[in-house]
Amino acid sequence: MMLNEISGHEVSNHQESHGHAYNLADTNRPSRIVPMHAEPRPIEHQQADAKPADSSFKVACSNCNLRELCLPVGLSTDEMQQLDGMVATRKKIKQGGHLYSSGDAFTMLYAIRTGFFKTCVVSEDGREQVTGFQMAGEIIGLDGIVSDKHNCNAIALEDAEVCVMPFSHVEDLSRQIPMLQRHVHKIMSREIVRENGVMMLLANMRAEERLAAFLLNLLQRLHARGYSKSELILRMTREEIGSYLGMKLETVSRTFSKFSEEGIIEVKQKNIRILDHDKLKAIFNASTC
Amino acid sequence: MMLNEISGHEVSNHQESHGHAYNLADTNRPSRIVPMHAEPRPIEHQQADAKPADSSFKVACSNCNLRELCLPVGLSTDEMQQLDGMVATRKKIKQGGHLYSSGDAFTMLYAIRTGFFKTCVVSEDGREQVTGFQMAGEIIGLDGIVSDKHNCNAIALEDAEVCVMPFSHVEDLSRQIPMLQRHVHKIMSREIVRENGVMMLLANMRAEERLAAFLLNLLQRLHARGYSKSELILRMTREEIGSYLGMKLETVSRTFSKFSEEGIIEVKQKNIRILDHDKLKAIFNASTC
DNA sequence: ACGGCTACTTGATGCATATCAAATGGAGTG
DNA sequence: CACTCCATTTGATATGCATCAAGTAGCCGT
Repeated sequence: MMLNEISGHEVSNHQESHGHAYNLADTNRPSRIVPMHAEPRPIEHQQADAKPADSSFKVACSNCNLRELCLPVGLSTDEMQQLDGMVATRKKIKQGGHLYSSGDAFTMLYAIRTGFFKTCVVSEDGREQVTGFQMAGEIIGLDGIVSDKHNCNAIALEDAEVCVMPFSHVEDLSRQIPMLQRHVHKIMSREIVRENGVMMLLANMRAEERLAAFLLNLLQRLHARGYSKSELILRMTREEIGSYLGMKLETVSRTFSKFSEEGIIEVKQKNIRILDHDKLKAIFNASTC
Repeated sequence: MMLNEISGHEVSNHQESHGHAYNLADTNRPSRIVPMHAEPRPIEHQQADAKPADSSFKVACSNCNLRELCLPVGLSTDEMQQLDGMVATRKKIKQGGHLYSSGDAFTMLYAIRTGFFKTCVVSEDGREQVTGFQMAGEIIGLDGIVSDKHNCNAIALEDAEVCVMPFSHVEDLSRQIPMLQRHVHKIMSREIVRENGVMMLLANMRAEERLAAFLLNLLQRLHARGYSKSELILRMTREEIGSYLGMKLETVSRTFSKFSEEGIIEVKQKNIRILDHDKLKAIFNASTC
């Protein structure tokens, strides 16, 4: 079975997700892997250098090193030029800051340049349900389109920077550039499919399977961004993981400990090292065999 | 809190969903209630007469009595005319038949004219996760856009008829008619928001709350289509309900029995009569207070 | 370096729901 | 009409995770 390409495929070999079920893919998986970092880099630098290494800090998609993660490929230079009008500005968000909140008027989509976000819906009594974690190259804000108001909170889990894209620009350009139109549709469809996978996870899997699925998904997405397949830093708390996976923080902690005892992973606070990738996959696959 | 408009609002009074959390709304809630049946009709006729009562069986959106459920409002007659080109044909599906299956090439979206569908993802071993139930006026097939292959099965739970819309037509017309473009975006965003609500339900609610939420959601959607607020026919089995809600069929059955004993509903097989709508809401709201 | 805070870990216990099992009852069919 | 099949109901038992409760450890700012 599939956790997007997690089980057995390299994400870089596939244009789009395929197969069925359990698609926990990132909100906006790249159409093609970004080659910016050929070699996995030390985990400590996980989000260190998303700024263009070359020179210009111009707000322009055409020379953004994340463009292959968040934009359609195969545009003409002319179209690329047009696209630069899509991003109105950039915005920095401090750790813990809200990019937007539930109820806010919706006018913008955001492309994450650096940093890590969570999105969550909150009930009146303040309990929150984390609906996703988003990283560089992914687009957030889609929840607001339906009602012109945001339906959830988007909160930075570390200092972050986003490209601010007025949705009206996106729509205007989409009408002019069919490839962009298709891309926008795919991003939204991908999010629908991802949530289908989360539903499967929440409805059918046990705690160990959920956590394995979660780790494998993060690893895959980080790997697509040039990071190691064998280590990662969790940007979120145990409680946030638990919220996303439908379990209590104590259960998350216990499950980490269990994996650790079994020699599958090594847990040092938020630093996770994968010692036995195959075993992790096996636990995940257990849910379907 | 909100189950879309379920708790305290009439769907007909609101253009789009608002508030936050727990949005179990239908995939494509109408922008405006369809006035085709001013009075609630006997439950027995729930899907009897969706065909145009007047005369023409022409495949045309412009004279479809569901157009206010599935199309944007406020189009000029000229634009309406254009829209008629969106639907290539109609297709009848027998109960139990697949409209599409996981892995099928994606080329079409479908607007449900009559009947009732479920969508589900299936793992290799054949276990299925129901990801949604869809009724007249709702659009299905969006899952296929991201990968040009369908990611789930769409199965008719009763004899059904759909409008077949080549996605390329939809995209072409969207570029010409901004209001249609916006509508398509809203439909996809609505599905994202709905799934957020299901995630909340699966991760945080107990069995009674889930079933109450499910019933209230169905009632609301049926009411928006002219049916009674106090009775409904379940088109799906206990097992399918359980799959959607992340519980076993026995638990679904027991919970129905419990509601019945408490005088909240009356259960006669698949026929459900709501005796105490408020108490049902209270159970649902319990999850957030 | 200190105190205080939050995140995390670990243990003991309880409960909601799953699981296993059996019986009932419509619906459809020959 | 009898028979079969499948959906559903109901009961008894098992179990995975939540809950309650300490205790530990890293982190932050003074």
